[in-house]
Amino acid sequence: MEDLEDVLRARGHRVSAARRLVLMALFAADRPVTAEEIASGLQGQVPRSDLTSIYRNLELLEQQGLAYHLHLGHGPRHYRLVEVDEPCYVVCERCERVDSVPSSDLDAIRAAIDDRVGYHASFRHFPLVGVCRACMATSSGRAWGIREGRS
Amino acid sequence: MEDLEDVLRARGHRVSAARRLVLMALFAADRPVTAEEIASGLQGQVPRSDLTSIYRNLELLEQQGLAYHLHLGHGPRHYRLVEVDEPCYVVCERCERVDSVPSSDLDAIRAAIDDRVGYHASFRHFPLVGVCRACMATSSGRAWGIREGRS
DNA sequence: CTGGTTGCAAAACCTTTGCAAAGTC
DNA sequence: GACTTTGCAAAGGTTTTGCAACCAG
Repeated sequence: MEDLEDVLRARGHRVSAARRLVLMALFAADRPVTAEEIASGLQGQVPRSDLTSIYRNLELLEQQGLAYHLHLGHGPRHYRLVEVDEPCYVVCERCERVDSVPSSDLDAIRAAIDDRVGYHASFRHFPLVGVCRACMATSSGRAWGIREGRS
Repeated sequence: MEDLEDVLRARGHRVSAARRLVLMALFAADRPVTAEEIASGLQGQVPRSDLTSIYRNLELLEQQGLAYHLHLGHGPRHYRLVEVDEPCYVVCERCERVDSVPSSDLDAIRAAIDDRVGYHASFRHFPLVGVCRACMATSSGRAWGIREGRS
């Protein structure tokens, strides 16, 4: 956290209270969080704050490669700090469950995609979507979910 | 096209001019299109029409399993008719290029995901995102793109 | 002090909803 | 004729922009 503040300062950005708060929130969260969740204080984990500033600071953190956002279905973006071993998120399109797997678990899959499709795939911006084991066993037919708000 | 109209009628829906127009547009398009593109007539391929009706009709077609939408990055949804051999879309995160591959090309990949992650993956709602061969060769470092409008 | 940042208000963008008028079966 | 569907207007939810006041370095 101090480290990230130093990175920002070293690159000519200032570390204001609002900016520090966004960093705190991202550190405190154990999962990707929305700007709105940060603004409302992550259930008391950090002070409430202004949504606009949060968006602006998240944008800065993304530009600086310190954070990124992804889309877990429709609804607002979810943000996370960038880390060395980034997990890959997996969403069940039936029950909406969100799992995460170590990115390295997907190396073989990325290699296969490289091979078959000619793209070096990343599952960072859009997660892997599918039907989880539980839903596979339970539900019968029917397809598409991805409810929740806007996209 | 007539077939789809019959399906709708058989299920108790009416086939109005506006509804037919959405079907025409989806047939005319050789790629996933946005509601806005349909509304503005797909460059003269179909008559211009009202955006609200288009959204309502696209929703109906999705409910009826005749069409679906997907997200090619940020910006508005893209809609397509459902077909037997649905292609899978692949987006380059560097140059924004959109390719499509036969869904069957991904069978091995889906099997690997089933195996490693325990999900039966689908690349329908969110396309596969990665770096294409051309960009792999050209650009050096740098990550994330997915520009264009809202999500 | 200087200029990056904030917070509020307002706009922008995509999608949905309300409702009277029009159209389908 | 009964009941869907339309088209317009307006609202909704998320993200961005304008701008004066504020604050970090």
